[in-house]
Amino acid sequence: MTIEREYLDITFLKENGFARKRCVKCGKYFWTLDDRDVCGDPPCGGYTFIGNSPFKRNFELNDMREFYLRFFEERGHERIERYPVVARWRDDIYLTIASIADFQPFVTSGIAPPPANPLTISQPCIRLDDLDSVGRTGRHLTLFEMMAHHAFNFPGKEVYWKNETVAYCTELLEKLGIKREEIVYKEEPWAGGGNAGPCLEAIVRGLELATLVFMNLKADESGDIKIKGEKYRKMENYIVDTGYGLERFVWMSNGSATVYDAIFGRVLDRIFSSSGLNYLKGKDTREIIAETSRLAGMGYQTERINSEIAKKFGISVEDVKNLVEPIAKIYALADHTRCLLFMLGDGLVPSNAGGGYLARLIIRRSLRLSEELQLSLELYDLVEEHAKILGFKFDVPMETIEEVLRLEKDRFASTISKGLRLIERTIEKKKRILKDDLVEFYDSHGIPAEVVLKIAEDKKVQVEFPSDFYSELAKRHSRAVKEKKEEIILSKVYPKTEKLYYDNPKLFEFSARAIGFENGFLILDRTAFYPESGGQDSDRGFIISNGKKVEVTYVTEVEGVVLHKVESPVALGDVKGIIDQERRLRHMRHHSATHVLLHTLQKFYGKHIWQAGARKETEKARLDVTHYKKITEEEVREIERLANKEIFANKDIRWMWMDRIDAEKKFGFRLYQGGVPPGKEIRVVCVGDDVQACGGTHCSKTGEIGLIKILGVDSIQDGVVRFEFAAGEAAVDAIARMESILRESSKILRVEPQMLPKTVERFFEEWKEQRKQIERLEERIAELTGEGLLRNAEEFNGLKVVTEILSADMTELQKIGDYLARRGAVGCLMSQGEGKVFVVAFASGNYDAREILKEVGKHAKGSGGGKKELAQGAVERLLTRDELAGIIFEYLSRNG
RNA sequence: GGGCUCGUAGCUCAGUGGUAGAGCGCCGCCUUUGCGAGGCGGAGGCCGCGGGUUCGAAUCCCGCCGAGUCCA
Repeated sequence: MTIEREYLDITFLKENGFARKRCVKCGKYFWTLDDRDVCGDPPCGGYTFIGNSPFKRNFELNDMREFYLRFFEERGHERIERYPVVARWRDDIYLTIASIADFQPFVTSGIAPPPANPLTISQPCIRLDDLDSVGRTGRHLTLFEMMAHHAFNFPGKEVYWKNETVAYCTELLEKLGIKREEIVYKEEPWAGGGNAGPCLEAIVRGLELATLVFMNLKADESGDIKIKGEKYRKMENYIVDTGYGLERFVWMSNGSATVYDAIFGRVLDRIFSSSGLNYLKGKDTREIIAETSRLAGMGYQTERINSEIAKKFGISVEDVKNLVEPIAKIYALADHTRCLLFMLGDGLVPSNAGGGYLARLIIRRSLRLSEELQLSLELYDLVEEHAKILGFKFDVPMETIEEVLRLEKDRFASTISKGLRLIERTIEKKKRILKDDLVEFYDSHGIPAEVVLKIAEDKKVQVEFPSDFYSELAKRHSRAVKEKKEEIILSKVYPKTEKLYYDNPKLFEFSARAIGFENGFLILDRTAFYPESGGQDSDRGFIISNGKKVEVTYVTEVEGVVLHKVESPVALGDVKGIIDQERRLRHMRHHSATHVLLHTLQKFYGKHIWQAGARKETEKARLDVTHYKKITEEEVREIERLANKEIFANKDIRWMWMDRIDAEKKFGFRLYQGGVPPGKEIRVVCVGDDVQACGGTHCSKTGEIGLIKILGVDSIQDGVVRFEFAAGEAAVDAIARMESILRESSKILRVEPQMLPKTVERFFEEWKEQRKQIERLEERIAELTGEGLLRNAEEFNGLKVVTEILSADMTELQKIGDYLARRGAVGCLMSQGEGKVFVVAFASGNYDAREILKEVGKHAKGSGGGKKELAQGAVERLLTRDELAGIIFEYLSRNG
């Protein structure tokens, strides 16, 4: 089957006189009312709307968005609030990249119903794929709003499909003033994220304004439809997935030179004036920029654009660059700061790994741009300006955003200054810079190659800049093969296990029927055993079958079926289960305590705090959260106090099953701190004022937690802080353990615990002092011993020769040897050590201590080495003084 | 999540297996009417932690901890 047929049954187009044509340039099909023979989609045509808008009137972002949403509301669509740009509900992407991403995977796959059907939304999306193009092309943005209407169709329950979608689009565009003859619907199959389908792009005056995707395919290796090399097959459900670019609509309505001029007005003004580039706002420059947009729209590369402009305006390519490049930077900065407003506002914390890295990436690019533009404003000033223009509400307060940006600026400054020192040292040492240095500067130290090149140029140092610099980088990032988690595969199909612990977490004994036994795992029809999940360790206990007691050591879950790892086989039939009550209670306290602590942190620090991981064990629990700076001792104490206050308040803990959409509407995405559970219904757990989607077992009152003791706080990566804590009995145990450590230590030092810090410090200082004293004394002993040895030394060719067997350790021997060598003596010292014999040889003049040592080693079985004046080593056999003297004199006379 | 780099004196860093160093800063003395500056001397180190190899490890190997950086 071919996807082309999919376009032929759109009766709306035929009935309204649209003709299907094949573009004479690109060969693709498109629908039009006009007599055109090219699709008009660049490069088959250029922008003709710049300075020539087809719209009835100008729009700004806010009124365009409102116009769109109202249009679809009036046509039976429910308006939905935007989702965050940080895609917390998904584990495959960090950022929301399209409006449909809001509804993946559960709505699109049919597991959960859509929040409304049909619906309309204006979803801010972030895409960093074309980062380098932002500012240069006149149209690329890192953040844009995808206005959309979606209809989710299920077998036998169709809302609407292709015809209505195209009709809506046509009507909307007409209402804005665009004539039907100007609209081109181009056929362009769409694929992404495991789904695909036919798609029409709505193109007006060369600009793609909307994409109408009819998602009805899913990836399948045995599928019969091929799109872009991948195989797909039809899905049962089919989804209208549209995307209308808000910024592009505003741009077209204004007919301005770039999309940036249309949407960033005041922000651009501020950047222009505070970077002293106001002179670039003139009318001539505007025309050049407009031409840049048109040429970039054709898909031309920067160099070609510059040379074409130089030709057209009769100026040099250099002049074009001097005009266009600073303006491109201004545009990019305006774009990036708006992106940052959403990233930080929606709670992304900058980091060196994970999603937070994307925020840092944009922050650093912005800082570099401001520096290049010599901007007198802070990034935050621009972010704030964007916030004023948009009037959006964000979770994270502006003061936090300001602080995050300030901290990131400081951090970047220190990275740069460290980098500069490193480059200077390398130049000093090597007098040139090699390919490997360049790669390492960037990859390991974050210094871009351009920076290195500039410094090298200033210092007139040779640099090896390979053409394959970036592939060299890529080579260093060859990926390690990921270890696959071992999955338990069941041979039979079992019904989902009824989970008794959901309703009653304090059910410790239950009866059930054993319905399967595989690989040492027992399967029951119902169970009160909690399988390892949500960071909570699994239960343990016993199964009693036919009067026989079998231990359960581990419990896990595979697709709704709970598996009990048992020590010996259990016969099918009626069984009784007994749960290790103490263990379960500890897990419950730790689990409820985790919710309390998280809520406390969010209240204390703000909404940028998100759970980044958690684990509840028997002895302790840990909670990882996103946060942008170090947590102080005082803060830890205050947080501990506040968390315990929640416990003392003895608040209710409740759980209920809720419709997913209702829960999201009521509580928002903060529900999904621990990840997104599948299904239409989700279990919502309220611990005091905290609300989360959670499948864990909990206490019934916060008072049952008893006590929270924070055991330690450390950063597991930049932007993520780990709290280790214990609750209830485990907390008492932990405190007792610490106390006994203190008691033991104070017993050893014979002081009261409160005196420990002072005493330990004193001891440490004294220890250091005495060590130095010993060193000085050893020095003195070495001198005295050396003097004595010199007095008794034999003479050989005017040289003092010392050979002696001493009783001393290695350091002492070395010190004596060193003294003797400095006094111009030659010889060797030996001393019996533990299990081996130390030897130190020393020499002066033409003699070599290493050779003396070698001679001794030959006779006494050993080895060693050192410098010409002093060598040391060990041998197996202690020689007598005469033997040693013999060896030395033999050596001296041979080499004298 | 993965790759890479780095942990040595208060700070910035040398030190590729043989007695731990430099510059800046600090302290004292000298020089100077004073300041700036200079001269001489000094204090200051679990060389991140733990194992291993070796006669011998700051140095080589393994693990951990910490900092930084790039990519997804």
